[in-house]
Amino acid sequence: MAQQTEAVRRAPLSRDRVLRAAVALADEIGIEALSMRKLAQELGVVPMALYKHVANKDQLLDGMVDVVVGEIDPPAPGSDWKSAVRQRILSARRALLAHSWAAQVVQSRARPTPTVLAYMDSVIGMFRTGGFSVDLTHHVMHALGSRMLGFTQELFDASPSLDPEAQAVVVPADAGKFPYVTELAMAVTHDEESVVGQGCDDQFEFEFALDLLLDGFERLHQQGWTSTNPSGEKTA
Amino acid sequence: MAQQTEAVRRAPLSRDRVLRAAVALADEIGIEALSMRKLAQELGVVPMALYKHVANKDQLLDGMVDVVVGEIDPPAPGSDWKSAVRQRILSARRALLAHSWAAQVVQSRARPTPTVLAYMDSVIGMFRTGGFSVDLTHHVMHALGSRMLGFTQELFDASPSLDPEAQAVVVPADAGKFPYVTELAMAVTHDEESVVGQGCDDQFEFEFALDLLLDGFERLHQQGWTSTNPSGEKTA
DNA sequence: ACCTGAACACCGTTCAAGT
DNA sequence: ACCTGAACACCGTTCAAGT
Repeated sequence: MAQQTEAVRRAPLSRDRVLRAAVALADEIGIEALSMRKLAQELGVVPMALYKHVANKDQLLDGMVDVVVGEIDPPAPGSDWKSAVRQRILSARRALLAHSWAAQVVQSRARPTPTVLAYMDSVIGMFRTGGFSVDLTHHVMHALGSRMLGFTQELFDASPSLDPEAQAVVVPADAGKFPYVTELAMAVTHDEESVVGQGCDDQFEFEFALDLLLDGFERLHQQGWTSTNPSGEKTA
Repeated sequence: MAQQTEAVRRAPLSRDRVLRAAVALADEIGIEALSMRKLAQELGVVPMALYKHVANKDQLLDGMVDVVVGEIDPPAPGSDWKSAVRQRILSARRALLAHSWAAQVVQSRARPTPTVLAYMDSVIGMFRTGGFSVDLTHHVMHALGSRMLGFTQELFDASPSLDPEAQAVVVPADAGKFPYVTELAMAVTHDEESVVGQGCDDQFEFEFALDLLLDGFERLHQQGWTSTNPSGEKTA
């Protein structure tokens, strides 16, 4: 009887409720601290109860990615391919950035879920509708890589660095060993002229690279690039 | 006495020997299976013996990255910035690809080790020596991201797929749900004309994107791009 | 048939006891 | 002072026993 009351007090478990709780918990305690056991505790159930809704932890992580990808805005209709792709990718970026663990988890997945596949399909469709050949679209998708979902692996986190400890990474006692790194780090930190007040503006960096790529794609498209005839010269 | 004989039989432990054994073991059994305990067993020592040479597992992984980065060829002297950077990055790619776990581990590191910093310093130096401003070099480095070390996060592994199971990912029963993904996958698999015999040629894709970026960098450099004056127009 | 407590086979790392 | 066995505090998941 007591158990039944408990069960009624809490909404019954469902895959959706498990996934949303996992997302919220990861937002709160970080992805490396998220465990099946802690998630179960958070939901007030025994660990094994989760396994009726997700087959294992990998499937839980897949589901969490789906929740985040579901937060990406739908495509804006009636714009040219370039701004449509740009808008969609920046929306994906907003969704991914809202969950600090999301990029890392996306990268760890072996295979795309149907939800991720649907997103990719819509991006591919924008290029095809914009007149890109299947060939060029293929290579363009590879060149975008994870940038398609709004993030790229920076080699390390040189950025927000309100944390003074981060500065120490680039400027240790032996700064002289890395003159170019030091020069660059100094400029980024002190140059008031530049876009970067102090530290880097990640959003600026992202858009800089994205636009560089989109401009490159446009150029290749206009000159009739194909993988067997990269220069686009007429052969007939 | 017996223990001493054992100790003499095996070369004495050193940080270097620990790291090389870890690299070899990860090559063999995969990074997710690599544990301190297994590494110790492989070296014929008790797990705690490792902790005199590496502070913890994170530091072990840092050291393993250093071993791989140490396998990158030194820069070729006397070439223009573009081919120097291109050659160096493709060499980094060869080193990283020789260890299937390397890209993933590099991505997982919070901060660059001095070895990685030295590599980055040399790449930054190539742009600066080639006449790039500190400002442009900064953004260019961000645009390269992990590509600087020869890898990018593909959104998933659509490629080698000698494994027929991989095909099933893109062409499940409900292929019709993802028309553009399906079209692209079909073209990649069947088109004998294209560079891709069957599946993708990762090396081609990497160089495609790298050259697209390098061409873009060159264009921005030539037109005098700055972050406050992207068009490069003369203002004085 | 459903649910779940205990157990299994691992982890990385601490710590105190041994030499 | 050095080395190391045992222990701690976790994991994800299996499985058999309970209802």
